[in-house]
Amino acid sequence: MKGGWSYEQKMLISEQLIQGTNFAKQLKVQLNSPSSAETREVLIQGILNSFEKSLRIFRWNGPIKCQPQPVAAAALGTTSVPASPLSVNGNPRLEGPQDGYSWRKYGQKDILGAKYPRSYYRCTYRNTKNCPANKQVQRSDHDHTMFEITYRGKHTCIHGGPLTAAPTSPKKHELKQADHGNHQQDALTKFRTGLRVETENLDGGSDVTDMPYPFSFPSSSAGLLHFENYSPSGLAYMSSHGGNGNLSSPFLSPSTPEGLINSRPRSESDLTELFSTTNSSTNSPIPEWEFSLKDMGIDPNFPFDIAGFLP
DNA sequence: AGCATTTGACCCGG
DNA sequence: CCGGGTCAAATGCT
Repeated sequence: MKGGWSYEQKMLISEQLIQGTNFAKQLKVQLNSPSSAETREVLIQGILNSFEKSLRIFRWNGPIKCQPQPVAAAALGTTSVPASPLSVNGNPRLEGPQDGYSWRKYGQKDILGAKYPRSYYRCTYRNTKNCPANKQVQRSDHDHTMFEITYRGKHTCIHGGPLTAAPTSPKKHELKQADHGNHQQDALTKFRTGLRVETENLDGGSDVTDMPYPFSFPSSSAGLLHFENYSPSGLAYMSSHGGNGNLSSPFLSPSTPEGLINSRPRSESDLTELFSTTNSSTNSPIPEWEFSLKDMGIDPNFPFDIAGFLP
């Protein structure tokens, strides 16, 4: 991960952001005049577009170095991998979103009735640290720009790195039984970019607070997540992360609301997450633009409260 | 050389 | 037997 941003990229992004602010300013003015709702609409669209473009640049060309920060860093600990071979500009490897962990693919299968194959991943540190975390990634049939991800098992490779983690994960089979908790509400509302979360974790054999996902979903990405074996509180954790600012999501997925709506008939024991393809590479965390902004050297006084993003 | 991905074989539950 | 999940040899990448 080199320096990261080229001069042009910085220019592009700042240009977009500036444009976005201008639109916002105009909108502000417009709001005081009873005039055109249409104009306002246009302005809003302009703002959204600017942000989206910026984010796109962030994501595809960014330094994607990981965890520059806070929570994410703490939670991720060692796992973080520098990640991402993001070598591809504009041509991301559609592997699904990054969650900050390092995964190793161990299989792929065509699933009956599914349009796309399902990929199986396990924590890279499975052997070295006995980390039982697993995840399955499958592209959505309906919207191939989205990914459905199911997490199973909890990472023990991170915090403290108890090499031999606790007896954490009970056999994964147990995971299959869901005991309908309904924390949904919780989880749901908190997800910033309108991620749709369905949860019903089971057993929770886990101790909470471990949801290490920084979950910062960028604008256009929406997703469906499944968690098996994660406790609800975990979710709370993430929400708090993104939650407080509320402005945490100036970019409420303007373009792809599907993810939010999408509730699946799926099994009942997990949380599902659907992402758009905008992300790339297989293992690199998502803090996405949280740090990108910094790297960019963009004016931190930007109109929107960046602080919200950088805890 | 060392680690990651690919991919067909294998295992197991329904 | 079928389908989903995992294994492991082959292959690729660095």
